[in-house]
Amino acid sequence: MMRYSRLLIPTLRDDPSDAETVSHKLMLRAGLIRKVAAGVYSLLPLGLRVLSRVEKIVREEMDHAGAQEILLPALQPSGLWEETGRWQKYGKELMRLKDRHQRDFCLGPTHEEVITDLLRNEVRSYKQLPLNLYQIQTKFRDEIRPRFGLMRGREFIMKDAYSFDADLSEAEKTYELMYKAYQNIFQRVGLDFRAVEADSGLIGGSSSHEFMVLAQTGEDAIVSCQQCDYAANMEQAEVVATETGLDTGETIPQIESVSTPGYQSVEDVSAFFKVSSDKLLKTLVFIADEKPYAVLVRGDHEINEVKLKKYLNAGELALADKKTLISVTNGPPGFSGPVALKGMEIIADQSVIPGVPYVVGANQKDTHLQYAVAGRDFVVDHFSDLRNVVSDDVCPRCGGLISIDRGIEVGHVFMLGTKYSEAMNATFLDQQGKSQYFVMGCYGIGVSRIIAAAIEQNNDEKGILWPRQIAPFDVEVIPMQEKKEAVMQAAIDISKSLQNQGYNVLLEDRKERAGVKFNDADLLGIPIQIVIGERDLKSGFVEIKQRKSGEKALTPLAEILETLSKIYGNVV
RNA sequence: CGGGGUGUGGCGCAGCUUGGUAGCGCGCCUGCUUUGGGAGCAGGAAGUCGGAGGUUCAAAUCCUCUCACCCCGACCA
Repeated sequence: MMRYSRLLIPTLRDDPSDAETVSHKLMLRAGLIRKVAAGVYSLLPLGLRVLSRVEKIVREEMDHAGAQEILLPALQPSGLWEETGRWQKYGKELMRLKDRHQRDFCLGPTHEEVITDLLRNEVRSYKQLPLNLYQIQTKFRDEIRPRFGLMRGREFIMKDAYSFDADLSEAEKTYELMYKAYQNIFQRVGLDFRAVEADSGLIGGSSSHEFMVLAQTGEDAIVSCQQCDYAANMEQAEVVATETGLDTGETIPQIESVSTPGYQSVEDVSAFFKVSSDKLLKTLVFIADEKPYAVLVRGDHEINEVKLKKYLNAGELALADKKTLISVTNGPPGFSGPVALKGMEIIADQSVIPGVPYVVGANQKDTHLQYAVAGRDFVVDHFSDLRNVVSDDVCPRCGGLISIDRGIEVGHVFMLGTKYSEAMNATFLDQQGKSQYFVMGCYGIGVSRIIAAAIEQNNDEKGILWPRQIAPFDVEVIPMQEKKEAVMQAAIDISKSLQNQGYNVLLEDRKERAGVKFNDADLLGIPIQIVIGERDLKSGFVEIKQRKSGEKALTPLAEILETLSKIYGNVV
């Protein structure tokens, strides 16, 4: 039993001015966290209690799945990172520092190097495999833009696991095991989530999944089918080609140059020509490994850079800057077009249909071309799926309709294969005595992010509505007149007996007025409030209130435990 | 990194245009009254006005530089 009066729970009446999202505001207001610097927070007692409960669930499920806990260092020498080339590749996001001897170190954003180094030194034989090691630890990433409190911090707590198997089929089994463990974890935490296919990298197939918590404020778009269980993230989601040339029999007029002074954006141009935006083509110039490419998409579509990068098999890909664009197209930005465009390949998204007339830029200031037809007026070297899915697209699995939601990534399971074991020469001897690379997988959970995601999904005007499995306390006992001995004594007795039954109890013993206690209790969001007032106590009753539903029940003292165990099951 | 914005007692904000030496609400402390949904009255503590420099008799206010934080974008295990 914890006494409220002794705990540091600095609640705030007003919304802090620098918080934007609900979860961020409520975490500050309910006294869970305080900011130290951008993307860096202190966890206060209530915040830490929630974190611990999330961690406990994670540990139980990881252990159950056969993983074992370790703790790797946050401080890592540059040497290991140089072996995998990531000392260079990781860029500015890596928090780097030097020790007193001017040796390079970093604060770990992830731990593939350290764990692979450990295993390469300690594991020699297939008999020692499989191994799945995990830790719950602070990670450091110098995010370009930290935001939304614990949602995207520069320092945060992550559970990361690394599996080592003797071959691919064993590794796939481990992957499946982790996938299931993750489902259990997020279910137990009480989150509404979906597992989606993610960018699968080297191995292909179903070797990477993200676990997304559905929330309006999510930073990622997730694509799912309204009919079947297909779900993928935006980068990954395939577009099925359905567009066909409209064969109306009408003859298409000759291409024509039109003066469009100042009309640059898709909206402006489509308004000018009085056509819908799907009759426009955007021409974007990308530089892929220093080579320019012109990429065409319809005005109502967006380029998917991940797809483009894959298609071009490019190491580096970026939109051409203004200068480059001008020198390559001989025209000003905003008026690029494919007609008579020389010196680069022209690639189009598959929804661009040959034989259909489009409005395109003329590579000339304030000029567009009307009735430009692929195959007649300009050449397209290749067609491919290069755009983002939109909400009326068709499911690649079942043909149903696609819908798009927003989500918060709370977990990611990933088949690594031998990428790191090869780079770091981490091998074991198989049954034939032959040297083999470990087949690895890695599995992350944003433990501190889960707290933010849970609040994002569970709140109302008055405050937080904790899922009961991760609530900082199970029950808050609120004596209305703490000065009256009978009331206070009853509150203490009830708290103790609940505590003895295994409930975590917060006793609201502050010398505050009823209204203050009620409002703070609603803010904190502990699932059950037991209100003890002089009036009802005299006749032997207390009030049990469920925070989420607001349901209140007058309960005889003797039946508190029973009532509690009865309702606790459906409080969530 | 580009664009926009904000820094004034613990929190939320006004004051800045038109310089005259800091104010409001909440919170905090003391006392009395009150006491089942953010009490009332009285008294009180608390601010180098983000920092540095400059202009001026005088700077929260004007000028220059700088730092921090927030939002949008680009970027991204």
